Amino acid sequence: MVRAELKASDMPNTRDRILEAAQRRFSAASYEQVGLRNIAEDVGIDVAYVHRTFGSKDKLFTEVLRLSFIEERDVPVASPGLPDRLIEDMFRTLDTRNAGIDPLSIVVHSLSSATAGSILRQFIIDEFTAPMSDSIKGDGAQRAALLASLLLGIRILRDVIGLQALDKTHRNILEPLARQMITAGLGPNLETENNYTDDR
Amino acid sequence: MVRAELKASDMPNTRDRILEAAQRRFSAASYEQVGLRNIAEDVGIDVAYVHRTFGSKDKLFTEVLRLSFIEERDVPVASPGLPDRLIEDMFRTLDTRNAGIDPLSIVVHSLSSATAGSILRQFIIDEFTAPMSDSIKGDGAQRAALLASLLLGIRILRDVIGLQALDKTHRNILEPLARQMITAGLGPNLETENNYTDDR
DNA sequence: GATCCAAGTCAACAGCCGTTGACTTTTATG
DNA sequence: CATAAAAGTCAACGGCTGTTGACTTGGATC
Repeated sequence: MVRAELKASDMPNTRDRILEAAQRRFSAASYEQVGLRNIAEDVGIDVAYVHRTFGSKDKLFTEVLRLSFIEERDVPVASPGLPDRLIEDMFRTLDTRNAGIDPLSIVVHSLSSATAGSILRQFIIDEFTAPMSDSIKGDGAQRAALLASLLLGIRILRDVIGLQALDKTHRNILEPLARQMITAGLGPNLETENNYTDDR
Repeated sequence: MVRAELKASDMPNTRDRILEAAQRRFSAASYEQVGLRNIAEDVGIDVAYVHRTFGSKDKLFTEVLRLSFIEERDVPVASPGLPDRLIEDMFRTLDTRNAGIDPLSIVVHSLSSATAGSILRQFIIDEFTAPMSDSIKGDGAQRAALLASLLLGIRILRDVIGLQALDKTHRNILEPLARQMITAGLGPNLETENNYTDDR
């Protein structure tokens, strides 16, 4: 037998199970709050093996973040449909199974971590800001950054702080309001293809 | 002598010096990252005294947060001048001496902390969301929450993540864009007194 | 069956943390 | 001066953390 068929069908790779447990943990708490022992207990193995499989906690975190972004590969690009897509993303993670397990949840929970901070900065730039700002001419970097600010702030106040005014029961009120703000931030050059930049 | 005049002019209360050092530390790093020993070293005293003066790390953090908010008592209320005031606040803390030492810096650095989280939620509601939402009729809570999201997100991406697109060199580009988004979020009922709500 | 490598375990290390009891020093008061 | 309270120090506790060396297990290969 080339591969252990039974073992593989029973449950995935131990390495993958560690990654999945880590993803769940890092989506719910900060880098400092999540201990390697927590993850080990979730998988049902020893701490030492969690550590040695990835070399260090940093490496594990980076790998979790990388994989999470790949799973939801969904880079935002300026287009007429962008506001609706961003708004849909706002609530999407609450509906699916695996609720609250997504790259942005990891980001918002470990923002203030020193170790995770530098890792996160690169991911935010690569996966969100850069692609969007490239697709907007002129002050695209600033428009993209402000949009990212709004979406990040919403997620933090809702998922980390738990601000009730932002929960899904107010979805019908929030969506048009958020759409207005996003549209205002993107500017007029999205409505039609060839538009002039009026300000400045 | 009713009070120790010389000592008081030499330097403030040790308790106040602890508070000031703690304020500086908590403005620059997260609740978990700041150790009582760091604060003690800044003041030049023993760890034990820092702890005993406030009873616990929680109490110290809460007191620092409370005082910081009192110092900058500046509750936002919906009014025609609100957008400009919020935007001015966006960059104000970068200019003054004591740069980066303000309540919002403390908030953004300790957002993901478990212990600080519950304390922070109450402060955000009391000091920002509630007063603003009360002054907007109808869906005020949602508008205020979205505005808070934008401002919080900006501060996080700029001060914690260090996103270059948001630094003060782009101030002249950012201000009009942010003003557009804020105005869109506040809605038309700020421009003049009696206005109709055109969409929805 | 012997061998070998990977998978996984066990116990311990050093370092940091908030916290506490016992102590000394300073300051104010009678 | 005596006294007592306040200000501050010292060393240590227990608990948690990531990390590491030495060990055992299990399955595949020759």
